[in-house]
Amino acid sequence: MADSSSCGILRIALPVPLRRVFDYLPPAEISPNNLKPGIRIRVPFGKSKENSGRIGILLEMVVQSTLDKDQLKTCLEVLDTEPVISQKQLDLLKWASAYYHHSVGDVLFSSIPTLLRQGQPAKLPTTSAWRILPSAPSGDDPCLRRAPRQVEILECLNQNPKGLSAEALKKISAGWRNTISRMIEKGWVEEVETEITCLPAENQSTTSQPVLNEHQIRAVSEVSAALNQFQVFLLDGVTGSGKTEVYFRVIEKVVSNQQQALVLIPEIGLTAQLIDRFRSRFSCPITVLHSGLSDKERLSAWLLAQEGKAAIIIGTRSAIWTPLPAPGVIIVDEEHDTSYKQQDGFRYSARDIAIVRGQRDKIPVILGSATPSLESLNNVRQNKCQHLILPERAGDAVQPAIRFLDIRNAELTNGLSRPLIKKIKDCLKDNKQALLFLNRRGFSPVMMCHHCGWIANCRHCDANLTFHQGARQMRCHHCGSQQRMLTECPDCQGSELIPVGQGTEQITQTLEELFPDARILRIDRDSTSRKGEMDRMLAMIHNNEVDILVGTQMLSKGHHFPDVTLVGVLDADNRLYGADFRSTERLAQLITQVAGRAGRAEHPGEVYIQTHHPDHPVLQSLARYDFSGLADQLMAERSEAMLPPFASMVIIRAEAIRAGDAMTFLHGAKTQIPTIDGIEVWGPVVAQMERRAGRYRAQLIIQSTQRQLLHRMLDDWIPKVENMKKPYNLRWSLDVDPQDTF
DNA sequence: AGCACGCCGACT
DNA sequence: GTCGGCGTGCTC
Repeated sequence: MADSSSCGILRIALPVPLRRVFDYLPPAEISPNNLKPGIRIRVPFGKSKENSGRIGILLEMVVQSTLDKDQLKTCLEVLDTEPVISQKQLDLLKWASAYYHHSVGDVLFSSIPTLLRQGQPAKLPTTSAWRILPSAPSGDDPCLRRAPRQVEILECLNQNPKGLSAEALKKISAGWRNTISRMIEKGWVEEVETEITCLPAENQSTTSQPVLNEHQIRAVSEVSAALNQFQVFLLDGVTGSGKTEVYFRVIEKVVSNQQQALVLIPEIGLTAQLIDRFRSRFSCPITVLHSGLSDKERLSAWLLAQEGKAAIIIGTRSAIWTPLPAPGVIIVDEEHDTSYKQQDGFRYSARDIAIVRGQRDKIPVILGSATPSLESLNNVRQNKCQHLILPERAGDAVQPAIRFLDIRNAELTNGLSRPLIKKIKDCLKDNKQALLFLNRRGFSPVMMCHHCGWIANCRHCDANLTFHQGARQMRCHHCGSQQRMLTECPDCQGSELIPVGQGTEQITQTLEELFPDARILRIDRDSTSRKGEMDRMLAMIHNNEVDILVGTQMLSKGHHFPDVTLVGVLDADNRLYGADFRSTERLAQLITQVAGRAGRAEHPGEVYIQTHHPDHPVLQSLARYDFSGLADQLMAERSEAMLPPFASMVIIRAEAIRAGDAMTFLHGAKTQIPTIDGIEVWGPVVAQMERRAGRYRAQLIIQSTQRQLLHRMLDDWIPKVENMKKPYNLRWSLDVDPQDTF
C-alpha cells in the first residue's frame, strides 16, 4: 500500500481554457485527511508573481504524477474545510467537460457563483435588516398621532419580528431611511445583520387549486408514479393547456417528500410573474437564480440550495448546475427554447444536462413545451422519453385559426398586403387589439442611393447598415457600430437616399398613416431598452390603452394578450427558406407560439401569415395544428439529410483579423482528421457573414451517426489542433450539438 | 486566459 | 540609444 499521507499529490483544476489539470504538493502544515475533492486551494501558477497565486479546485489525490516530484510546486493555501463542489457534482461536471470537450477548470468554475470563484468564504452573506424592539410603542400610542409613516413601518415590523430588509422597507415607503433613523434614535428599532434567506412565502395561499382535466390528471399520475426513478417526460401542450398546473402538482409531491424541485425557465423578462405564481401557490422556501441578481444574492441563492434550505429552485440556463442535496424532480419549461444552449465559452445545453442529471440522481425530468424540439420528439419515438399530451386549452378557450395571405404578385403598402390591412380595420372596428410580428428592428434594413445604387454598409462587417429614423442614425446590428444618418450619397453626392425594405419602425409609421385614430405601440429592443419600459408597455396592453401592437419576436415568448384577436406575421418567408437546417422548425415554433399569444374563450382570434408559399407543406400542417404530421415531415427531411437528431454534429469555428487565416487554419485542422467510416466532414467554409466586427470567420462541420465514434475521434484530434501553429490573433472554438450552423 | 520574453520599427 | 507593438511559448 502506498503511503498516500506522506506522498499524496493533489490534482487540481484551474480556471484556464487549457484542457489539462495540474499536480501540486500539499501544503506542509495541513493534514491530508482534511483535503477532500471539491475544496478550493490557492496555488502558484505560471510566471505570475509569487504573491497571490490563483484559485483552483481539488479534483482528486493521486500517488503518482506524470512529472517528477521536484518539478511540482506546493499549494499556498487551503480555502475550504468542506467541499464547495460535492463528489457527485464533480462527477457530473467532469462528464460535461468530457462531452463538450471543454477545459475542466473552466467548467468547474463556471458552475459556481462569482464570489466563490474569487475566494470568498462559502457561507451565507449577510445583509442589513431592521428589527422592532420591545420598547417601541404600539400603533395607536398617542405619541404617534402626528407620525403616520412611523406607524405604517412599525406595523410592518411588528408583523415581521425577524426584521425587514432595505428592499422590503422600500416597498412600504420611499422615504423609509429617514423614518427608520428617527425610530432608531428613539430606541424603538435596531439595525441587524441577517443572512439573506429564501423568498418569504406569501402569508396565506390565496389561489385555490384549479380542477384538473383528464389529461392533466393522467400527466400528474404518470410522473408521480416515476418519482424516485429516472424517467424523462415530454409534457406536450399548447399555451393555456395547463402545463404549469401539472408542474405545480408534481412539485407539491416532491416537496412533501422533503425533496427539492429544480425548475428551469428560458431567459426572458417574465421571471417576476412566474415567481409570483410560485410564491402564491407554495408556502415552502423558494429561491431564484437569474441574471438580474447581484453577486451576493447569487451566492445566497446557491448556498440555500446546496444546504437544502430551499425546496424549490427556479432559474435560467446556468441554474442547471445548482447543487441539490435532495433532488426530487427537474423541470425544463419551454424545452425547445434556444436560450438553454450557451452560445459562447462552455457551450452546454441546460436541457441536455438536465436529462443527464436526472439519470445520475435517479429522478424524473419533465420537459415542457407547446412546440417540442425534434430532439425530444425523436427521444419519444425511441422510447427514451414518455410523451404526455395536453390536447386542450384549459377552460373553454379555442385555438385561433391560422390562415395564409398569398402575397404572390400582391400589391404591398410598405410590406402590408391589402387583405391584412382590411383585417386590421375590422379588428379595430370590433374594439379588439391587433398584433403584428416582424423580426426586424429599425426603419429599413437597407439604405440606397436612388441615383447610383450605392448601399450603406458596415466598415467592420459584411452587412448593410440599418436605418433608424427615430434616432436619425445608421446602425450595424451585428457589431453595434453606429453613425449619423447620411443626407447625401458618398459615391455620387446624390441627395436622394431611399429606404429599402421594412423594419418595425416603418411598419408602425405606415400603420399610423393608415389608421390615424388608432393607438399604436411598437415593442422591440430599441423601444424597451430603458429599464421598466417593457413592463410599462405590457401594462398598457393589458389595460387596453393600445389598439395595434407592432413587435419583434421578443413579443412571441411568454406573454399572453387576451384582447388580441388578430395576429399578423409579416416575414414568414425569410424563415421558411432560411440558411440553417433548423429554420423551418423554428418558424413552426414561432407561429405556434404566436398563435398562443392571442384570444380567449369568447374571442378565439385569427392568425394571418403573409407568404409567397401558401402551399408549403409545413405551413399547411401548421394551419391544421397537425404537429405530429409536421414533425413527421421535418423528421423525414432530417433523416434523409442525416442531420440532427439523426446524427451528432460538432462545429469547429475559427476567426482571425486577416482574411483567409481562419480558412487556412481549418484546412490544416481538417487534414489531421483521420479518415474513418461513419464520420463525415463538411467544409471548411467561410461563415455566412464572413467578416463580423472586423474578424474573418470560417467553420468546419463534423458529424456522425455514431456519437461515441465521433467523440473518440475528437479526443484524439483536439490535442493535435491545439498543437497546430496558428496566427496569434486566431481564435477557435468547438461547439458540440450546435444550435446554429452559421 | 494571463504573463513574460524577445524581436524589430520610430521616437525623445 | 529605449519605448512599445506584436508574435511566441508556457503554465504542475
